[in-house]
Amino acid sequence: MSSYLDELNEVQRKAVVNTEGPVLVVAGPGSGKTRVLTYRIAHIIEKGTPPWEILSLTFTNKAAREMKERISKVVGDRANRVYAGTFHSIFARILRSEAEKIGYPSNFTIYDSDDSKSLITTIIKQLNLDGKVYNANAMRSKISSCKSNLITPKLYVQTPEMLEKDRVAKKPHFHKIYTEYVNRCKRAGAMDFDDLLFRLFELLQKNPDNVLEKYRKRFKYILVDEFQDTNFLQYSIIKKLVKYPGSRANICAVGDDAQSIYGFRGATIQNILDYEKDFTKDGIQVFKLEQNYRSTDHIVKAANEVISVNKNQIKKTIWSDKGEGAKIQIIKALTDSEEGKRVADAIMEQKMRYHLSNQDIAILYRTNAQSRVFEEYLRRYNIPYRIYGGLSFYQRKEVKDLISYLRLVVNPADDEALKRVINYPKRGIGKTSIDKVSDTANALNQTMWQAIDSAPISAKAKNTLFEFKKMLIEAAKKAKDGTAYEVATFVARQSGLIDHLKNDTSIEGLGRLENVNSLLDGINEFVEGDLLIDIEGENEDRSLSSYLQNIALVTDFDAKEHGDNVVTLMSVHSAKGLEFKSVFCVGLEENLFPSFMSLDSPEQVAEERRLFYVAITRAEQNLTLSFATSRYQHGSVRYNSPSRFLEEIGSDHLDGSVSLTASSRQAFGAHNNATSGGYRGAAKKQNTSSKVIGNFKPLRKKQLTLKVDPATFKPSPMGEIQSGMKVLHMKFGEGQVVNIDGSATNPIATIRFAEMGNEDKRIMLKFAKLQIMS
DNA sequence: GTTGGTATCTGTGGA
DNA sequence: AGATACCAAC
Repeated sequence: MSSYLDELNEVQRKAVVNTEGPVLVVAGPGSGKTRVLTYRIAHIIEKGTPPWEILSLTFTNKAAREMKERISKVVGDRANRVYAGTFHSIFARILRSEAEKIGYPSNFTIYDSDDSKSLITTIIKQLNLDGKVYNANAMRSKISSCKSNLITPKLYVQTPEMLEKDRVAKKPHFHKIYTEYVNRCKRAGAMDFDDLLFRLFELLQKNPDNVLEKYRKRFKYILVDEFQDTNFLQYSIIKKLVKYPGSRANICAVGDDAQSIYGFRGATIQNILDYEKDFTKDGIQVFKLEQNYRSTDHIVKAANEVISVNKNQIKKTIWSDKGEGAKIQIIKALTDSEEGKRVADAIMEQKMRYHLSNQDIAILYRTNAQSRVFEEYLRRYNIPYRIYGGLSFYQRKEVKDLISYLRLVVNPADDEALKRVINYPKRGIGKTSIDKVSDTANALNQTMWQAIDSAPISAKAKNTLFEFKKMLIEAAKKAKDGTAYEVATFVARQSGLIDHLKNDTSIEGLGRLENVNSLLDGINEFVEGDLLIDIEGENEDRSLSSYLQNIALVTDFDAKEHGDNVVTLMSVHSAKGLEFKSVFCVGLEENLFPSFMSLDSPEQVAEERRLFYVAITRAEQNLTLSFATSRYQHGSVRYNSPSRFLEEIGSDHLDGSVSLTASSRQAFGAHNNATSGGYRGAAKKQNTSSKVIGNFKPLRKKQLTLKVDPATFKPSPMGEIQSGMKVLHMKFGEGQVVNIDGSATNPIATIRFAEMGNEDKRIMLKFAKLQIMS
């Protein structure tokens, strides 16, 4: 057999060579999952299946691209003909050729979440509902969840239980919003991200022209990566394609229930459980990849301890033979800013001590907003870095503005695009006129573009809007014969967008102009056809419409240039699937990680825990966890206690020497006196040495001096602490253990400290350093 | 009717 | 901090 099979361990090899019939691969972190997937595809090709009969679904373009690269190393160029891509991009492509069968134009618009939210806000207003009761974001995620569970507006209205639930929740009009939202999307020829899945399901369900048969025949082998992140709708589509009488059910799902982190998007690990059941009769084979080739032992064991707190898991034992490795470091800081500094310090130190390059290091956080402080100190230390996530290129205002013009050229029914540019650059069309156009559109069930003609607006406004339409119609004509690039430059100039940006000579203004020019360059590249976002390898369609559908599904992250030696800063979510020699997981505080949004539901906390599990399993050799006792959130100082997740790691995996705070407190005292003015203002003049770090007076009350000299203090192992013993604590001094309870992995001692006025304190033994005296 | 300023509210993650 | 809401002035 071919040599690539020799690169696999026994289970991996089984998962690769058993290509027929349904397979579930449960793959722990660092267990060679991508290798199995790619070799499996290569193996299927080697055995004689044409690559285009293989459908491989992933969640990110990056994963798809990486997979193709790795397949091509085994089977060469044939790899490019594999139908591999993200759920959204592949489904969008299918829909593009089949849209008319379900009453959509093939050049349908893809609404991003901003478009969806803006449309929902509009609907809430027009239905005269209270925006506080009917929060647009909450409504959006509720709609998303309905679609992900195949609940149409019609079905919703016909289900008394759901309506009753809404009545109880004091949101009885939700169904109206949902119904209207779906109608308006349809009217605008637009699909939101969920529609790309939902409408495909609808297509397969309604099965016009036997389209279902066509795709069942076409995809002889289906592989799904990150199966734990699929939702009910995605699984329903997969089943439609795979499960039918006479099917060979050649499906391979790869996933890890412990790494399911997209519940907020409707993902459910129930799919894995259902999958096992649904394909039992087809002879499903389950393979568990349990050896972790990525991380050293302390990291793997700590991760196992953390995830074991969650119930209901697929049983597996992740292990590593990479050696014990370094213990996990903990950094405690008093403020978010100090956290930034100390992480940067630690990066400097690690680079020296372990000879790490910048690219070996990542800082992972729960929310993108946390990146700022790290950025600040890395810059100060001259450590090059790159931030991923946050605002992507295509989400920048000036870029979206031009894209909106282009969307209108392709699809004049696109109301969200129209609203965005109807008065930008300013052409004297105010709120009143826009409202009138919008009202007219609703009254006549037309698009706003159509309603401009009959709306009761002033002659002046009407003239302006006719000019506006005329310009876009001309652009649309150009689109018929010319290239996308020609249309885009025409629109950029004729709309006045370029002139408007040129008038702004500020630094930011220049940047905006530059961004618009890069967008134009990007369109040109798309037309010329070399650099292609294209995953499926058969994209010959270089129309403007095709371009717009492509970029709607692309993120900056996908555009990452390789090989730059920089420190990576990203959210934990986007770090999934990646690995770094040294990982800093920061902001480990209650309300932040776990997120405050998760705290009222144990299920959501469990998801946060899985997210933490993902974070720590990114590390190969060094893992550092940090938290701050106070931080600026939403404009004011917040005090958060350390994350519960820290307590879930056994102290034997933690490096004790850094977990105490004496040095940081003292170092910090110097800044303490300079509390005046706001943090934000101070942050701007970041080069001044006397940086003002907010107001944290309440902390001072708790400030304690050390009772013990750190040099002579020798903490005893956690297991030796027994009830009744006299112990010494660094800050609280001498005390007597009254009682020990809690769990085996997290014992909690009640200790009475004489020097603290005989106060009983509950001490987590895995964290506290206690020296036994007698 | 439109524009520009200030006050108020809101808040994760991402295809 | 950012977006949106509201109000005063052209």
